[in-house]
Amino acid sequence: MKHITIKDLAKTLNVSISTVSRAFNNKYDIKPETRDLILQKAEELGYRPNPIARKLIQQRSFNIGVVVPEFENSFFPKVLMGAQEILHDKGYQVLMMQSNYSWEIEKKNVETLVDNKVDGLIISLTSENKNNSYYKSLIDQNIPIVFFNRTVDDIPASQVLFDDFKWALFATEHLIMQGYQNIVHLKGSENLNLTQNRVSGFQQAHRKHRVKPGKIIPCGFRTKDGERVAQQLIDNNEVPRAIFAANDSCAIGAMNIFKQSGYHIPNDIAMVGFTESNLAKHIHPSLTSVEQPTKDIGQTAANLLLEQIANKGIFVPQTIFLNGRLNVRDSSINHLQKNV
Amino acid sequence: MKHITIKDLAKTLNVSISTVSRAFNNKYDIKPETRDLILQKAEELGYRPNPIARKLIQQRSFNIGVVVPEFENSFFPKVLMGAQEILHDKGYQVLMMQSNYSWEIEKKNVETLVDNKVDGLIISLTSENKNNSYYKSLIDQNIPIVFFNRTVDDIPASQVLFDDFKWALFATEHLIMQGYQNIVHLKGSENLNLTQNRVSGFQQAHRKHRVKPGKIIPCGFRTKDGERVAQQLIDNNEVPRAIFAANDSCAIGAMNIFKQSGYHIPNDIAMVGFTESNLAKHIHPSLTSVEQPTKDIGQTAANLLLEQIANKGIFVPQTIFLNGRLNVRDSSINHLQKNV
DNA sequence: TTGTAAGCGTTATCAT
DNA sequence: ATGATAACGCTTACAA
Repeated sequence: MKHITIKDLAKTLNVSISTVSRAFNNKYDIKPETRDLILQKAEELGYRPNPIARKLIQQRSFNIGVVVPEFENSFFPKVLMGAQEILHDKGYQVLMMQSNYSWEIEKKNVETLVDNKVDGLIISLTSENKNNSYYKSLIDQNIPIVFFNRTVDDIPASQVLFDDFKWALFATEHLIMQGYQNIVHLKGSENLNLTQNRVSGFQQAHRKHRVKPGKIIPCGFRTKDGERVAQQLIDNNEVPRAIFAANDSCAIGAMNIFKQSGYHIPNDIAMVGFTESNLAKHIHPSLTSVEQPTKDIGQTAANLLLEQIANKGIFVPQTIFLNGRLNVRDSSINHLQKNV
Repeated sequence: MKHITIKDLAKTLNVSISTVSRAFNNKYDIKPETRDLILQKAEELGYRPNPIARKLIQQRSFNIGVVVPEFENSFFPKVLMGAQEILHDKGYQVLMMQSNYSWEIEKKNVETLVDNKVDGLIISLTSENKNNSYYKSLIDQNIPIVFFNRTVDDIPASQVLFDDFKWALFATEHLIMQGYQNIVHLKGSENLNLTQNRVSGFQQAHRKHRVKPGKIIPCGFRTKDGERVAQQLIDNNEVPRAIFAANDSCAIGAMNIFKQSGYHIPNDIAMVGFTESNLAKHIHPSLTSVEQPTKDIGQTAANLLLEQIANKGIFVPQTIFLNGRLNVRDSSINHLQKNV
């Protein structure tokens, strides 16, 4: 006998399959003794209810699907740890997929998860704007979804966000207060709200302190993007005295090139990153960066999702902003103590 | 109508459900025109075959399950990228779960995946030895499994391995050749083959070169493990001239403490890590480390698994060892050029 | 408290 | 080339 089913177990015990079913779903009336007997025998024979059959009839799975762009930077893994903690507690399993920054893969992943009848989805998009309608249709189908960090506009879904505008403003302000002027911003990937928000924060900081900002240079989120742009700046003889980068990877890439070319950080160029990477505190010089509450993001998203699952049908989309922290380190300290 | 099914589609088109089914599984006889008609109407109505029902009857899913201890260090994510690349190519979706270094969670994860009828599993264990019998039973049930890096002994499963013994030997040898003696080894987590293999490589290097090894100190794989042990060494006044650590995190933790306490790396203490982390080349001083062929590991595991799935039944377990590289960096260069 | 039987959405066997 | 129909393993009215 390859796989023992509810029928086999029922036959062995001379009870009906409904009785066995009841034993495994203790919400129904069943005599405690028979239930214990059944569960015991089940254990003995190694019977486990087939969740596929269960899903087919119940249309739910106690699985939660998570889709993120990648796992390589520690940001997403840390968020997932937070989410998993909450979800495991409530008896959910977490199925994770990475979209590898491809919208096509992202869509396939989500479809797989939906087809598998996950009870809900936690998603951080690869890019925004072009996929609104797809996610809207999912929401119309009443599939609980929570987005975090990289989200879609104009969509009635719960979101866990980080105030990129505010923290970009703080980060930039920090440089301004150190006496830097003509600060250059290395801008993140296009089509992401968070990119625009960080740019806006950068600009607002300058308006607030009435200083003139330096260039805003399209860069990207990867180390090699930072390297490329730094090399450009050197080649064009436009090396600034201070840089606010869209994220740590990009900042570190730029730092590497500058250091190789004989520039001293922070004395020649001050640097500030974003989204506190593992490297920030270990690199030399250590990198000032904005730290996001990764674990909290995951936990909040999970709780929002659970709430939504519980209130199936009636549900008010919430947007929650979480707080961060600016970790000031060596890379942005103006030792000269004067305006530069 | 909430969900459109094969029945609805059949009714709309005035054909039988078997015909519709055939249209979606083109291995059966069906007139091309009717198939096109059906597929077109399906597209129009947004019909997609329910994979749950499909799984229930076919007992397969075109999903592959992957279980790893964590995603926080870049090692596992990189392996997964390799695996995913191959599997996507062949039309498989990849469901990933992290066991968080807990054997209980690992088991739950694997059960979830198996219950969901994944066609195969790729696994890196949290710890070994105590779970052989569980995995043996899975293999007895003819579920294709490939283990990588962290595996079980005495089990008829395919494995993709890294020769920890050999590379630990090379790494240690490198220190010995630099003139270091009394090299201390910070040992990884207990119960893992790879921990013992790295220890053995460390010892063999010393035997080979007829030098006396220093202490082998139980440490662990996390940064804080390295910090703790380094502090101990300082407190006990036992700071060695060279350290070979079980992995980079541990090495970096130790380095941090040593640096804080005024020791210079490598002049006072030379350090070598293992499993090339993202930080290795960026930290100061840059850390000598053994690099594993992460992507290749993932690809090889995926291919092994696909082969196994194809040859359902007849299957010879293979163990494949992949090659690595020693990245020599500043942390292990003996600038003094004499024995120490 | 327990049993009977319909049904979840497919595939696959057997007719036609 | 197509249609009927019995599975797949379970849950859940409804009946007993």
